[in-house]
Amino acid sequence: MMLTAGHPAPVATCAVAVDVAAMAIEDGRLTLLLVEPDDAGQAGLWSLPGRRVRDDESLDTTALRALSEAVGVEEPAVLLEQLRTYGAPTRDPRARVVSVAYLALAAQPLIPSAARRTTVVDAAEAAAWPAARYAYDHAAMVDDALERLRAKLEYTSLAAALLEEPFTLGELRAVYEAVWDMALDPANFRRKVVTSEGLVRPAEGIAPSGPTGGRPARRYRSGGASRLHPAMLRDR
Amino acid sequence: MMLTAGHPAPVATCAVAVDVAAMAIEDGRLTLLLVEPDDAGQAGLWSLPGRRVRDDESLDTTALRALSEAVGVEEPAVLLEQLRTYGAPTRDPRARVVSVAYLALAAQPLIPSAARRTTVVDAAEAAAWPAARYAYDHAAMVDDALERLRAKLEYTSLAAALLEEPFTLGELRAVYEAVWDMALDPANFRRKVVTSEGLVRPAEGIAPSGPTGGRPARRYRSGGASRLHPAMLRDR
DNA sequence: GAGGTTAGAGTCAGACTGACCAGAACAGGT
DNA sequence: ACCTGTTCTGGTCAGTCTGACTCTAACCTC
Repeated sequence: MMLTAGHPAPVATCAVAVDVAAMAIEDGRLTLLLVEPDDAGQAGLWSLPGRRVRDDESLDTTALRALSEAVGVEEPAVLLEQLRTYGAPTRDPRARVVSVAYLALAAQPLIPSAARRTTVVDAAEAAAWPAARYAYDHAAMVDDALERLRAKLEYTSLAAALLEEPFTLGELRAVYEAVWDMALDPANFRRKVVTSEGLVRPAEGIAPSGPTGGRPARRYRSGGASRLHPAMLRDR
Repeated sequence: MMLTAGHPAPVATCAVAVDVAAMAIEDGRLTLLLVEPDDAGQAGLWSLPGRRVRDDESLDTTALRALSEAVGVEEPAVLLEQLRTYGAPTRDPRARVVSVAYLALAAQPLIPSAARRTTVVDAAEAAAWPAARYAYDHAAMVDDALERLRAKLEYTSLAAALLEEPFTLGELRAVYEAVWDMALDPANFRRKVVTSEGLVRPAEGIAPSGPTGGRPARRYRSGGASRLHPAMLRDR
């Protein structure tokens, strides 16, 4: 497969793969989906679900396929975002593989497929694991995914992708608290979200109180805005 | 080159390339480097300098090579940042090519190599060109590069990568004004930059006045901080 | 009904921002 | 030497935004 005639230097034709860091909220915690690698040489390690790109497939399609194979038949509502591409020559000991990492945010908890050895773990804990527990360079991917998600909550409406509509502001705040691993003032959070132009719009009905009681909350849906201006900065 | 045995579906082995959107400041304008595509089928169009990834080469190395071949021998101080990977199946009519786009920021003006047909254009104008003037999907890459740069100036110290050290705050402000294409208040910009922890630190000496006169400015160098907190938000 | 919990509204001081003013220190021309 | 125009640098001031806090409403369980 020679693309341009007369290339003087040897040019690699290497495999292209997509790996997906799929995250969701479950019991107030941010969770991450991990699978056993296909490669027998990486036995005992964990990796992100990944697949090689097919001939007629876009990268997004590959990401969706890798994800749906790992979480089974029911395809949840997910938001895909490309993270970064990893291409160190020796990142896969078998051959040269360039891998495009994706972040996938699911509105429902992730249910592992029974077919493969799959697990759902706490995302912050997984990001703190030593890199040696991961196959290939997937430790860096997990780190990047969590960092990207944490950063994007500051200035985008991405948090709503981790909830089913309609949602309450308490649920939305719980997303922020799970991702940032910090408590937020309910009143200040509400003020920020409600006054931010087009971020959320009121929906019909009232949500029932949770198991711990409390006043019932109004329901909201995502507004059209994708950016949060000014940003909701977490202090560092 | 079969990586995993027993894969049921046909898996592509496609070419991987790197394309670089190289930008610099010249005469108070943000400029972009464009080249004539290698592919004769794209004659008359413009593209970003790009190269296919070699066997033993990291993506960053490929980006640096693509850039240095386009700007000639002298390798300027550049900052490379990966933008996004483009992998639509038909983005290259000849064959399946997955391309990793990079943003490169040079501290000196870009000097085109004499070897290839190369040009340096205003970055904002280039981003406004119709997509048909570009080869492949490079119009989207240019758009992404400019948008990423504009966004990153808000919350990082990236602007300093477009200047040689030491620099004056007037020069730094000129970078912001060129990238954002808007005037900034000199006094407020100074206050923001100087009070932002670790962003810049005073350097020795005083810069001479410019051709239009004016009080000489102090020199500064980049501080250690890479993030600007709180962000310097441009109003939209 | 008492006590606990969450939602939602409001207050207030401090931080930050944009607009603006004024002096300092240069260049160029008369 | 002097005036004009420019840029740098420091300052003020009002408006906005934020964090901490209080208070009431409306639910839960016991």
